[in-house]
Amino acid sequence: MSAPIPHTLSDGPRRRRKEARPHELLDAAMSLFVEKGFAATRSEEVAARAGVSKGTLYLYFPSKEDLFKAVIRTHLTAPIAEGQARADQFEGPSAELLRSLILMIWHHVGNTTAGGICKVIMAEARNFPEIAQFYVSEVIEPTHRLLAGALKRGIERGEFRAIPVDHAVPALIAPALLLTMHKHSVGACPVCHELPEDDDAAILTHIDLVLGGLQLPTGGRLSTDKPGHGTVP
Amino acid sequence: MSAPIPHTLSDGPRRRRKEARPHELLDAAMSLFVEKGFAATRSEEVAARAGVSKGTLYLYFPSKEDLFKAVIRTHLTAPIAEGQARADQFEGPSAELLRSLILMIWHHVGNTTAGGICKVIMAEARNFPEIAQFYVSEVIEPTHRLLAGALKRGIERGEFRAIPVDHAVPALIAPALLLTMHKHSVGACPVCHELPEDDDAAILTHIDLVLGGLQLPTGGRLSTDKPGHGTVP
Amino acid sequence: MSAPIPHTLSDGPRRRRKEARPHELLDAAMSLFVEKGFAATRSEEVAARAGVSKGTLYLYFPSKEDLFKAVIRTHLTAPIAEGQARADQFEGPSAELLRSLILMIWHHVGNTTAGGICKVIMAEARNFPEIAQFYVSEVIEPTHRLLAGALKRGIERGEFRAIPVDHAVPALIAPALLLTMHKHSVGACPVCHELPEDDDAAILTHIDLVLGGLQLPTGGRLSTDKPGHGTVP
Amino acid sequence: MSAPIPHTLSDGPRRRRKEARPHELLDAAMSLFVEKGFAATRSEEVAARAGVSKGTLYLYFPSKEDLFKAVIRTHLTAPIAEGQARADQFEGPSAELLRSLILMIWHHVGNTTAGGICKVIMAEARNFPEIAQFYVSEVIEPTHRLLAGALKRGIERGEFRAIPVDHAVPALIAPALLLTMHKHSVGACPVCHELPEDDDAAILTHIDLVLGGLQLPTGGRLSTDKPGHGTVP
DNA sequence: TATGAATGAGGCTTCATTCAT
DNA sequence: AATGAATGAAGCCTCATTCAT
Repeated sequence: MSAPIPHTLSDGPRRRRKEARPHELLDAAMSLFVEKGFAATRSEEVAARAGVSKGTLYLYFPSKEDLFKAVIRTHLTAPIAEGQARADQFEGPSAELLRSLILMIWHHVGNTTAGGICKVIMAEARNFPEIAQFYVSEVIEPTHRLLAGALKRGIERGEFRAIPVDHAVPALIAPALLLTMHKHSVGACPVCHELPEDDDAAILTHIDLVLGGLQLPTGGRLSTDKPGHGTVP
Repeated sequence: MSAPIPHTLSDGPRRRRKEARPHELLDAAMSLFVEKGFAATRSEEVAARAGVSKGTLYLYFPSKEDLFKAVIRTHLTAPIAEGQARADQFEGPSAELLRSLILMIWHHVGNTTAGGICKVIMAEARNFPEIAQFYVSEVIEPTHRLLAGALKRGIERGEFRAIPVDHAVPALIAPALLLTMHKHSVGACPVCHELPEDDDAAILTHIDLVLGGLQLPTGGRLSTDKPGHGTVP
Repeated sequence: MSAPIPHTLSDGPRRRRKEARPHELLDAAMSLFVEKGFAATRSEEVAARAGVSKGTLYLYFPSKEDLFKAVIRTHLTAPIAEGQARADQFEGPSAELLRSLILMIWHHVGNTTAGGICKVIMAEARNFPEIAQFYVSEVIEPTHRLLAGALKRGIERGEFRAIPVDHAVPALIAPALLLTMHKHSVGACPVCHELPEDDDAAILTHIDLVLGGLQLPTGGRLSTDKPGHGTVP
Repeated sequence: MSAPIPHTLSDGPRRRRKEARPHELLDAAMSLFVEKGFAATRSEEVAARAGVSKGTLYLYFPSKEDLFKAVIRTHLTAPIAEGQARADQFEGPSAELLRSLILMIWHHVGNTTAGGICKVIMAEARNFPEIAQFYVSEVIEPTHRLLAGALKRGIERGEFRAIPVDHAVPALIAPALLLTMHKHSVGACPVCHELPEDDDAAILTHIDLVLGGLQLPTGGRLSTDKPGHGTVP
């Protein structure tokens, strides 16, 4: 392993190290922000957890706020953009599209450390308007567009009832959001001994519920026949 | 009259002021904590909003943490205790009891500034273990006892299905909790232009939903006022 | 003595109370200053220990410094003045006079709570020049005059050797001073388990020592470098 | 050699500075504590006298109390330990050992700024129990062991009378202690114009006095027949 | 590029003193 | 004369950020 520094003038591992720096810092920052909140996380801690010194952190990010923005971009904006790309070229039924989008959000964000960022935003949005602004335009609005697009698609294609799209979108993600935040606050607090829940099952149930609610009223069904778990992919 | 009233009872405005102070401070503290979070609220701000000086705050509360605990006790513990009292002497059907309890919590806490305290706790529990501990024993546990009691009552009287009580309680308050927190974070953020929702309607819907889920499976109904969901298996 | 306050409009106990106030405050102040030092003693504590309110303290003493000065005057200046008076009309041998003066100082000051004031002065003289100034002129100088006078008397009457008076005086009180301060600092510290000493015996020993050193060199020697203190009486 | 010396050894002036800092701070702290007392010294003053900013102080010492402990360790514990080492390998007569120990304490502590620490401790022991505890175990007890050891040695070798060691030790240092404290309080107070004493001579006299008191009562006298010292309890 | 020593504004808390009652 | 609520200046300590090496 770790071949001795390659010859010529490539500095192999060192270079790999160098290129990995920002990522290591972003990971350290994210986990700390989620654990302790944005304001309560000391920048030195971030550096320490990334294995570098305080000064190095400022070599890559001009300020703590910028670091946070970078965390948001890396861990939230990217997955959403990918979801958008996938949606743009999706060809199956809209219900299938929506289900896969929500599941993707849940698995790539909600059920991840990155999901804790939502908690942080919720807690400190009012104290850091610039970050909030950034979050709204980088996360909330794209997500809204993504889901609203899928909804519209279904309505236009006659697959969904003609519900008011903007009202429906929040309902689509609310359950995952609540679950996510809960996992990173009271759920992570050692003194709170609450019963562990089966998060994935709960999410699937919710998905089936809302998807059912979107069905055309033909046949008088609203939800799935069994409640869900059964036929969930 | 004759005997000069000892300078104890009614010193005029001065005394009236003195008695009002703690309340004014608690109100100022609550609104600021909800707006900015606990750590981010400076004690001097609390004093200023209450119309007194920094030092006066410490005349009534020995520390910022104690101030927060007092806020919790005043605005959360009290309503819950009252709910418990009401529950203890309630005589009607358990579904009615549960509905009234949840509505009381919603109207006296969730839909109030006090509800924002939940957000604060969620955001900072991990940074202030003592407060978290206090919150758990003063708010979470009593609330759990209150709702679990109503559930058990229903089950023992044959009104509800024999569900696992401890698992069901969280589901009973989750919707109100989410809505509450949302109102005090992103929902209160000026830069976030989300569509306003009809909170009360949403809560009522949720209540009916969970109450329906508690019904005995006789007849296959799920007790919705409207019909509709009726045929959900 | 002290004819009972004339009748007529005297209101008995209440008046006695009023007149006792300053004394109660001075006692409370002295004990607290000795226990905790001047700067570290809160004026409210003094009032509380005297059984009155903070405001009342300022009715009698315009500031904490003035309170301290009053303590000094009451508990140190007075005994010294009385000693001076006694010295002025003393008629026996000077050694007897000196012994009685030192013993008086020891019993009325050194071995008393008031003795702790020396510790306080020593500790805080540099921080409160005005108090130090006051102490020097009210305590140190009168004491010096008192003892120097007795020394001079002995020398003039041919009872003592013609030693440099100003140098000898400090030696006369040093032992008592050290013992006094010790009792109120490390000796009063719960964590310091030193063996209890017999203070009075030590003082008597010291007195005899120095008095011996003052004797005329008839026969015996006088505390020269080498030999001895031999014939100290 | 080849490998570029890691930036650890000698970073030029910067590093030299870094290594000197703690010492500069300890010196500044000691002189200020002695001048004004522990509580009355502001940490910012210490930093300023050391030529650094407030924050820098806390880079080296976690709190003012810890700073004080470090001062004690540096300036008092060390000399005493050295004295102990010297005593352990001393081979001459015990009187000589004792004299040299006391002189060492006097010259390295008593007659030094460090001696003022005793005054500070005496003044504030009751307000800072943790520091007092530390001082007792780091200074008082080692000193006691040091001198008691020398005394025992003399007794066991038949050089000294069999006096109660633990009682005699305080007497050995008392004179130096008093002188030391005096120099740093009233003696340092500009308003107190007391005659300057020849401290060194006084100490030598005291040493001879107590050493004399320890001699076996054979033939010549050093101490008094009557009062005290002879039969020091 | 990387380091970590240095800074200084800022937040919590204390307490001597004032003053309306 | 007595009270005690109110004030605000200070002091300890933290931490984001800078910069010489």
